[in-house]
Amino acid sequence: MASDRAPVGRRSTRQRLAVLDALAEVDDFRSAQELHEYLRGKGDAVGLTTVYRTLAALAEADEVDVILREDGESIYRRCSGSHHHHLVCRECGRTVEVAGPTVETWAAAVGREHGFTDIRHTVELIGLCRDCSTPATS
Amino acid sequence: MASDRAPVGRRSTRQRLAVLDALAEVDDFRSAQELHEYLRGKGDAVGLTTVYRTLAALAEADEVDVILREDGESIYRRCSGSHHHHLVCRECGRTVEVAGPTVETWAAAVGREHGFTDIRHTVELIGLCRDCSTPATS
DNA sequence: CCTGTATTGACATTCATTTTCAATAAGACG
DNA sequence: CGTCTTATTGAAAATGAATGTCAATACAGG
Repeated sequence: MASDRAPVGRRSTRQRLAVLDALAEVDDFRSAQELHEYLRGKGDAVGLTTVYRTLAALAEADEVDVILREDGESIYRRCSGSHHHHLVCRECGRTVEVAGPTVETWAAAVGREHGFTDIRHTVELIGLCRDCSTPATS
Repeated sequence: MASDRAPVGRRSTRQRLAVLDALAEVDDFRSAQELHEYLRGKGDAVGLTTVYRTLAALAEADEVDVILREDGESIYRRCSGSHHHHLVCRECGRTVEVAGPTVETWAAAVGREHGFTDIRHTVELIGLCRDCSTPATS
């Protein structure tokens, strides 16, 4: 069976589906701990270990994005497969996926300029979205 | 007294100087644990707690850069004051400071485009430096 | 030299993440 | 459908960075 097309690992288990579901429902960055909590709340309990493993597998398969919060905790989010970055509102957490060759090109150029190869990069944009940047709200 | 202007903390202690020294010597990103180890090796032992505290103070005072390694550990480095990013070799850790308006401009543009304001950004470039990218080494 | 106070550091604690390993269940095959 | 192989699960323990605690210590002004 060389034609694996299974979403995560090989077998389809209740736990894996539950994590996938959760990711689909909360269209937002969440930590493993938070997802675990969420699933428990839904009654769809999954072991914490399994949540970690599933998320790691999904990240490996590029089916979720992982970014590091400032406190060092990893947060995950379902995302489109192609390469992109995130523009996150620091108030409400709203996230916009941003794609564009600008940074990629720049990164490659800077790398070349310094004799570096195989450049990878992390870029995160944090700001205030339109709604959250409106002045005072009674 | 609201006119505090001391570099780090107030007092100048052997420990603080040792940490400063270490940062000057290893012109490279190091974790608190690594610096602690390094100082111990030099015979200039400083408590781990103190290393953390000193680094936190330095970071607060913008005298060192802090970035999150992929494993979530914070690494510190003495740096120039102005805004810049880092190009780090994933093999040897060699670091080059990169400055340039390209990303700044792009970030601002993307933000505006989506109605975001007050955009801040984090950018890190990781690759292989010239020395480390040489083919096979028996 | 003395004293007040910032500072230190050994140790305990917190908390995310990983490892361990025995029990379980998915799915192939007969 | 039953059986068997093996991936998978998960509770508990382990790991490791970072922070809190608090008594002992050293800096610096008087």
